[in-house]
Amino acid sequence: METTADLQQDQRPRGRPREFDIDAALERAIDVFSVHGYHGTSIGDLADAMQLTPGSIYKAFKDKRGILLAAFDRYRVLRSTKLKAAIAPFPLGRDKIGAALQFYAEAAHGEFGQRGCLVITTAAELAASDPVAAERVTVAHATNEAVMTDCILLGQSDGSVSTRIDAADTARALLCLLQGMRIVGKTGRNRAEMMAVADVAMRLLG
Amino acid sequence: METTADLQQDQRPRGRPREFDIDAALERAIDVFSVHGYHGTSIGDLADAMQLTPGSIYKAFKDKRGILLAAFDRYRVLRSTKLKAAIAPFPLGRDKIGAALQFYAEAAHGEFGQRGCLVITTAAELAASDPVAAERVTVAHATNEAVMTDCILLGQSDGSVSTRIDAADTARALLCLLQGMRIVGKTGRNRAEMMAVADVAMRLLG
DNA sequence: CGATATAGGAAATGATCGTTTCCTATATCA
DNA sequence: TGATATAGGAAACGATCATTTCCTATATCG
Repeated sequence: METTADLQQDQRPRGRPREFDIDAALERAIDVFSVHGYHGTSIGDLADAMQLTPGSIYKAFKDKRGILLAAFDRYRVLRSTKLKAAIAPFPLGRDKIGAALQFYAEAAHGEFGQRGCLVITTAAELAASDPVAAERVTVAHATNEAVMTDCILLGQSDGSVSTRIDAADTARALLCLLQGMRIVGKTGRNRAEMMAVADVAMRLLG
Repeated sequence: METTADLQQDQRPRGRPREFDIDAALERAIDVFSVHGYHGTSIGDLADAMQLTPGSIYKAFKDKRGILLAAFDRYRVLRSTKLKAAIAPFPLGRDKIGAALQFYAEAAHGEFGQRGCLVITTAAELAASDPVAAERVTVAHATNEAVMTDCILLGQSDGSVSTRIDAADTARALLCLLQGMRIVGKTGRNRAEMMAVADVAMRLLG
């Protein structure tokens, strides 16, 4: 007779199983990379934060760059999921954009704002010299821009956004504004100031 | 009788005079720091770019951080001067803001855009861990924000900008958008796309 | 001129870096 | 059970880092 444990073992890989949760470890890596940047973070720093030895890290990742890229991908999944959840409750395109702006305003102040955004850190430190990292940043920006474009087009079809504005150009401007909020939010802005920016930005919708 | 050379020697410091132009050297340092970031740039990299030996660098600057801070200050002088020159020819507040947006659009694409902005690099890499660097970034942002505020207030008094908008909030939103353009411009946008962003951003003026 | 002060630069220094080695532990497969 | 495969982790590795030392060169001051 098969037990539940037997069934779960079906797809188990060959050797000794990994003892730590790789996503949890990556989320610790995100914190360190966000605060100190890529070159400013040592393997020792990562080992401390991920609660692993350097040896174990090198079993799970090819090299330091591999950790950054994996942390980047994990960061993107987490943030995209939360952004989508933030705009989902609103049926109107205009309200979805308002929710996205407020979502970024919440991330761009205080302690979380000071920690910063891993996409921006990667863009600033690596995009000019690492084509793979640059491509990751490009895709991240394109994805966010597409979310904005979809909201604008939805708004134009549901009547909440002016049809006189260009969806692509406006989405690109919103992307710039959102990224800029994260940069400015690195150095001491308060919630009200960032919420006011989100409010003002709604004028981009025409 | 005194010669011109004698008169120029009046304020000469005591020892052997420095053989290189410190501002020219800092402008080379700006290039390297902008591309590779602070931690990604070694003293050797700086020595190569500045055409100096590490020993000479340490005669002129306290440490690597001192070079970054001096390069940052030089960068700010250069960019502020050019920004002011770009908006000066236009008498109307609205047109000054348009010129500032186009000035950033020019800096946020192609080769120069990929090199990036030293203020953003400093904010991303150092602001969370170095209070002095963070203060420099804060001042840089506050200065740019003040330029925008002045243009908006001028526009409201000369009739080119709506008096229904809040000058402080709108200036902060413009600052975010300008900074965001530099971030997005790190990864392959073209001139037309960034100019379209500048154009769309004018809608923030009401 | 001689004393003093600073710059130029080659070489050395100690620390820290990313990465590998090597051995043990724990799993699957036949 | 024994062969195989992968994880955990301490220790070691060579490379590179930021910085200093030390000596020479070039200036001013008295």
